[in-house]
Amino acid sequence: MVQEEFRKGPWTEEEDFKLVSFVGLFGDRRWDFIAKVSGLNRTGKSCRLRWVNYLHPGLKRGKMSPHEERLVLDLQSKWGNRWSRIARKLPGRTDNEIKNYWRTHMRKKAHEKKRGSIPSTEHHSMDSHASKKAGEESFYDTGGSKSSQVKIVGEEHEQEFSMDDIWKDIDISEENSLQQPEEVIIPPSSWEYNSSDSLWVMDEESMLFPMSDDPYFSRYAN
DNA sequence: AACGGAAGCAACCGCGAGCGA
DNA sequence: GTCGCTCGCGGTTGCTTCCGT
Repeated sequence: MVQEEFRKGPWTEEEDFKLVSFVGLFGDRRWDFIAKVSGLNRTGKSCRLRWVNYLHPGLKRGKMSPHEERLVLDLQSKWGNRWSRIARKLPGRTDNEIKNYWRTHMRKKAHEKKRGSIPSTEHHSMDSHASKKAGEESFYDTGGSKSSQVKIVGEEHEQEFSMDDIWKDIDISEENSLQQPEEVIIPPSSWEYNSSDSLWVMDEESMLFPMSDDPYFSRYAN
């Protein structure tokens, strides 16, 4: 079986354009099929990811509003790391984006905590330097843990803390400052979310011409 | 201006759920 | 009932950009 090599890494404009065209033709479901017929030398998985996280016309780009930030924190404390679920409450934001935001937020948090000097008594330090001392490697360093568990090496034994434990620890301080978050849902704009199907449902027109009103695609327009 | 570290972001990987044959 | 395939999700990685020194 001559397993063909799939392309990896950053997408080119040409690839984006192809993908958008074929999604316009066949819809955003059958990714393996789209990957094949489009001639993109990518996996269906890769195509889907690119579409969902970057090319989808309903995506908002740019910085999160304070309102969105609050919502993320609130929902994360309610649901944990159910990023796709959280993303559904933030139209135009992807799970990946939210996940990234959250990581960044936690990193900042850890930093502030460190500066605010919470000494050793508070469970285990989130401080990257401290955990570096302990485990050689900080799970905060560049994109997180190598595994989802953090080892804190004690004098005679190793203790393992799941990420959940750590998040919980942070959540407590988070919730204190958050007080009681009201149930806020941003109303969908020109497109609607349909929870039972794909992330977003576009009207037929934008399905056929996905790039028509998206600034990103305007450069393809001529 | 150069450098290093932190932050931001796009993309990949592995696993599990769902579904049809 | 099971097997294989596809898709979606969460975690992780690595590159780029930003910012302080």
